[in-house]
Amino acid sequence: MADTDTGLTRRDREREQHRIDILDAAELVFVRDGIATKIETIAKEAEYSVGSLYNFFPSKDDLFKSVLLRISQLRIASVEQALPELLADPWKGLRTVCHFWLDHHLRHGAFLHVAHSLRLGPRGSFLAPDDPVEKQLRANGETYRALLTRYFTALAAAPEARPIDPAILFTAFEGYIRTSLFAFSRAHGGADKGDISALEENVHQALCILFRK
Amino acid sequence: MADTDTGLTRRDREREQHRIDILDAAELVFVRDGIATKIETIAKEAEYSVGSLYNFFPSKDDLFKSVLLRISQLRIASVEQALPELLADPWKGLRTVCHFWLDHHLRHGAFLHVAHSLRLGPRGSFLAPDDPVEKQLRANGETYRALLTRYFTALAAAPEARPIDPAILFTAFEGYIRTSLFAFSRAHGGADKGDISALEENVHQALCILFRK
DNA sequence: TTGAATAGTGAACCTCGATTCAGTAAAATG
DNA sequence: CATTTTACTGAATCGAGGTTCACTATTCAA
Repeated sequence: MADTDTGLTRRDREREQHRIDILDAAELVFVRDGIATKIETIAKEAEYSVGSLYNFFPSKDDLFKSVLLRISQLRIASVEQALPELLADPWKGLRTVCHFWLDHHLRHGAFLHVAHSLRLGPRGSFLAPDDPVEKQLRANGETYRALLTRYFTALAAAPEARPIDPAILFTAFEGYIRTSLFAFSRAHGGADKGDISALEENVHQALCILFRK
Repeated sequence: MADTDTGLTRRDREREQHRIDILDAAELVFVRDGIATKIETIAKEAEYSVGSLYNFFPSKDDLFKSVLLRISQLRIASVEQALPELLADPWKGLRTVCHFWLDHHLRHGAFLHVAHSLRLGPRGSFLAPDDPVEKQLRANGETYRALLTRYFTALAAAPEARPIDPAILFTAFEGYIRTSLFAFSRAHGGADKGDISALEENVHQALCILFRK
């Protein structure tokens, strides 16, 4: 019957795991093959049948949105977890923030890019402003922004840093790192490892130059 | 027969105009409805029949690429034209550069966004690395970068500015303006006019703070 | 003016891929 | 073990939209 710890049966837990497997496979395939990929491809990657996917997600669109939502939640979780350390020594934290950002985008960046343009693109067709998922994404975006604003407020007050409006710091940070990553990923195919840590180093260096007194 | 001035017959010139009309319509519709729009919609917007479009462009993909190419050429042309003035007074030119960038993206931004994700997205399917259009786009990108690098080199040497590596200035500029525009376009629907000039003002202000001694 | 040649038209065709659903297997229940 | 309930499967269905092409209209050359 019911598991007294969680209120979930074994089946429920298995089902939850299946759901996660499918989300993993979907993200991987969406990144690899783009949004136009077939449901069949995702099913194959997840080692399920096409029909099974439809037991978990009512449509391809819905699956896509679920992937998107999960990513935005992961991002918040990782920032939340690191925040105390960042606030303790903001200037030193700049490197950590760079690292987190790049790491997150290494994992999910290509997917976010696809999603990003979809949200702007076809007016109304996908993720209309009143879509619950869109609302949740916005809310998550706000939360993320609020967390990072706390960090950048602390940074602006750090003795090593120029006392610049935190909003400007935030925008400059996000813009710089995004643009660097983009240039990087165009140059290399989808390199990992050392190249990335070199990129991290470069970005950190540049931000130090821009933000230091 | 042949027009002695241009070597083109009247027909040729009409045909060229039709081509432009179609490109205009296509860009408008791609921006409004996204890449997934029907050829029929573009044809209707251009006030041609579907079949006619196929007399000018062999496929929808090709039409899309042609729009992309035209935009990248327009961008280069406008920067080339403004460069002497920018070099004459780099610090003052910062505002001009902001203006040009925002203006260009107001006109073509939504389209570029769609295109952007396509170039990253479906590996190999659309705009493979050896596609001639992709090559041309890269070449244009290089040209654009070279032109702006000349400007930012001059800026770094301006008496008002901090003497920062021009590459960093460039990345910071592009990143900042891009991120601002993105936040802006999410907040407003697709506003024009005064809002944009306020945005321009903000961006210019922020860049002055970051770049000034 | 008349017979090519070229340009324009849009309904019909054809492919592709999301979704469905009838059938099968596995698990829970008694 | 028999029965019911739930999960899984993948071939068949169905709609959407890119592309074609037989036909009409227009322009050109003689």
